[in-house]
Amino acid sequence: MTGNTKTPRERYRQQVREEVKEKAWQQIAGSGASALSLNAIAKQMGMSGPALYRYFSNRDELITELIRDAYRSLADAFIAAGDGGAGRPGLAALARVLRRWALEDPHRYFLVYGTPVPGYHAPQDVTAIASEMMSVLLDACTAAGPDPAAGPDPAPGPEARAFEDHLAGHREWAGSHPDAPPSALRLALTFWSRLHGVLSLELAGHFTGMGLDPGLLFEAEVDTLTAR
Amino acid sequence: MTGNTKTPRERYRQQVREEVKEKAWQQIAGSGASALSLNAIAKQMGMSGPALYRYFSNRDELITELIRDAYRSLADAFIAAGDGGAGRPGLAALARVLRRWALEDPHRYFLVYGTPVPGYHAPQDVTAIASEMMSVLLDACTAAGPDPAAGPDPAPGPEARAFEDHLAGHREWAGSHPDAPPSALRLALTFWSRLHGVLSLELAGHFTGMGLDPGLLFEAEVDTLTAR
DNA sequence: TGTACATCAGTGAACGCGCGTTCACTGATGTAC
DNA sequence: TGTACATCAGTGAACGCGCGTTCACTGATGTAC
Repeated sequence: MTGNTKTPRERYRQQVREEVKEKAWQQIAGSGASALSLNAIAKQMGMSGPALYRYFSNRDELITELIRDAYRSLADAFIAAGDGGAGRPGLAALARVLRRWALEDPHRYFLVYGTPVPGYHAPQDVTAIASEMMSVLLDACTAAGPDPAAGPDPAPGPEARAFEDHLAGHREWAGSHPDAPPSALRLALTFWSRLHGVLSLELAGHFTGMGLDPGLLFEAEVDTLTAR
Repeated sequence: MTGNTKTPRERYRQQVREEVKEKAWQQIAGSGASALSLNAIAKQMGMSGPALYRYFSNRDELITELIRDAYRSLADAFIAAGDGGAGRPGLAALARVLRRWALEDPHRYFLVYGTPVPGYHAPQDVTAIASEMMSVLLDACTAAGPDPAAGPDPAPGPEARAFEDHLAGHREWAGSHPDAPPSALRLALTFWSRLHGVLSLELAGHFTGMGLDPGLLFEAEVDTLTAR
């Protein structure tokens, strides 16, 4: 507990950093990540532009921090899903956590899962956070399949088998679960891609004007992942 | 045939417009759509900035044109899929057309299906083009289901039924197929969201570093849409 | 075929703007004796 | 408790840049008689 004692100055620094990030999110919500401007944030906070360089060494560092926070919040939501006394969260619970997180702040979603920011390369630690999420997901996927040979669909087709065979030989990404059955690996990736399919179309507005409820499509997709 | 005779000047205009768009795509490929700059395009073509205003009234009109062309190229690819003497294209064929189109130019994909360009609102005619694609897709979906009560999965779950019921009452978006069975409507939307799920994650680079082949996931998903 | 005129492509200068970032500096806050 | 010094937050001016867009103008291309 000794390292956590913060001097008032450190506390203040952190407070301002938070406020900068908060304003940054508001700005991203209005005009997207590529329009993020340090000067505009400073103005909004009632400070002069160069003042922000006390808190972030440059624009890229701020963006990196935002992306990291975004990943972190999703990972925490995933982890928290199992901490409600419910033990290990089921796939349906994780799916709803993902959806809630996405709808909560669409621009945050796009910062992580949308069009890559040009010229930006994610630092190493966000990969680690992504692994945390994958670990929770793989837990749920492994638990979901009492019959390890059965995929998300009752009778997996030949292409599903081909994919599972491929996964059996390429499981480095599932580092935390080195001995997960291929069907669980496939289920995790299918979970990920199907739900992001609904969410990315929904949040990009491709269902607006169609007059239908994307939530029902989402639930139907969740159903295909959990029914067996 | 009378209206198609172009004066040399008209021909030249169109030629330059095409070159501008070509350079614009190259620029988008490098730095994304939000970094698109008229001045930079002009410089690349060896002209001065204001010259472009002979061809596009402003930056927004150019972007609109690019988006329209992107939609058009995908719609044409969908339509062409059935013109190879093969009659009506199957779902698997359409799926592969979509994937080929997406991989052919990822930035074009993102311009249409990625993070919405901030402050930009699509004009009416791209909605019409989207309807053309939907029409081809609905054709395939209707033909794919001899048993109208069966969805893409052999035994649709309760949520799938709920979604179909919802679709039965919200079918305005399927204007070209006013009497398509709800299962076909659901199949079309499922097709769309599952395939975009794989593609958007793949093209955003979320599978790189995982060391696995997204193409196999894609094929497995196609399989779930066609197997019955 | 030749001349007179209209059309239109492209230029160069200019406007105002906002950006990221640096620098030297002021003034307040904390630390050491 | 009080003074001397170091640390650090924030300012204002400045740099160079590129952007979209306008404007008056030149020069080439096409049209009409």
